Amino acid sequence: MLQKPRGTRDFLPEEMERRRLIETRMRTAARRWGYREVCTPIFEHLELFTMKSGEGIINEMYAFEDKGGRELTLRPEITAAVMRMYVNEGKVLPKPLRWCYFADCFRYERPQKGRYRQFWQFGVELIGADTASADAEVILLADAVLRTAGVAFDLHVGHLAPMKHLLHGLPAEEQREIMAYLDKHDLAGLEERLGEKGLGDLFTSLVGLMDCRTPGEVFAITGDLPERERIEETFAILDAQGIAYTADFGIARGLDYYTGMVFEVFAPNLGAENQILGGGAYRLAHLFGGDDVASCGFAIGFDRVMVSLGELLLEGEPIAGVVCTPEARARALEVARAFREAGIRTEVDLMERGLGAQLSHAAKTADYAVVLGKREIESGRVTLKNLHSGEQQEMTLADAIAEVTRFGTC
RNA sequence: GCCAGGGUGGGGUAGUUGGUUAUCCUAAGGGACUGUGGAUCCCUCGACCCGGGUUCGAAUCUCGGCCCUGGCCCCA
Repeated sequence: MLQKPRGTRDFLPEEMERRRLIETRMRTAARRWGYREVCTPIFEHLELFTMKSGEGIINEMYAFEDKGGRELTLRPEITAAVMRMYVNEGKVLPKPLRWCYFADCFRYERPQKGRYRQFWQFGVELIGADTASADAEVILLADAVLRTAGVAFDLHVGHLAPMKHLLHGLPAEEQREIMAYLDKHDLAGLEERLGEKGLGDLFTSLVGLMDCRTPGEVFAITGDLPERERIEETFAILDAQGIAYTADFGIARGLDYYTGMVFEVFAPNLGAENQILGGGAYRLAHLFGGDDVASCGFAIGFDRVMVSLGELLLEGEPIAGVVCTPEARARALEVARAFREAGIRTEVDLMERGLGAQLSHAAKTADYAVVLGKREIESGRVTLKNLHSGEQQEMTLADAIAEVTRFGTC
């Protein structure tokens, strides 16, 4: 038997409906904030991603050469593609741009819980607004999107400026090394490493920074910084809106294009891969030949959200199964058409089974049965049977449609 | 790339001196029954992840691979 490729999944209709439900909630939330959906190619030039993240990531991409000898790759993320798109065709649009996307990405990595080789991201990019309000909007939107999805989460918000200030003056290589320790929360390793270098004071400052829970505490350690006003304003907006978050100035991003505000979200009920969202302010467009526009965005690991949500109760619209005797088949199709035009999910028998067997099947797959036979043809009416209660009644077609649509349409 | 545990009908289980696999539930298809059958009864279909080795004989022993689950690494 053929297996599906490693790290990929099949989704049966029930699972698909769950995913679509959550996806739609996320899209709707973003749309209400003015974020409009964009779509980029599923494969891009390899260079797009190596320019953004370095050559090292080629090993983790589905990279290939096409028949024309082009170096391509399945997209491992969306932000770079959106920024390329911005440079190609978004530069002249009125700022700020509010874009969102829901798309599958591909990474050649070892699968584990919440990590697949084909996975879906929902994200937004706010392009061209370089203010505390912009930083705050993206965080508030992330909070709204996750809340509408119904997932339990912890939001951590930080800013890179205080840490960069403490590391200022060290060689870039050393800064990266220290940030790697912080990113892993390996304080013991960091203390040892900095102790060797005679930087014990720096270690004390960094640990103090990680413990800060308000901007005020941060600036007591770092002193005044140019970014102080922006940081304080961003946090003030979050506080005024009353969202639940933890200030976390220990969030470290080694990549150069992150410029300021950063935030991460964790789901407490996942395993080793428990980060469900990452976001922040960045500057990328200049890498792809555009202006040095300020941007801010986030990406949600959609599959991890679905894992975190666990079993979801789906409440779909009712389904009608039309069952009929042989002489009523034509009438059955007429009735089915009327039901469908009214927005009711309607299925007719294709197996040419007896009435009883049709009803038996309908009981497993539908909520209502519309029974049609000689009697109904003569009366011009239909028999509507509620397959949950077993109650049934002969009525006009219009009344039957009205009865079923009370419980929803599609 | 590394470590650990796994892989037996669609789903769940059992299966060692190596000897035709088995069982339960359920699903599916067919039949009886032909206006309630959402029932009952009968029948059918259906699996040892793949490949090499040892052996008269491998689900079982052995080697390799694939895949799954969790962890490490990485995480744009």
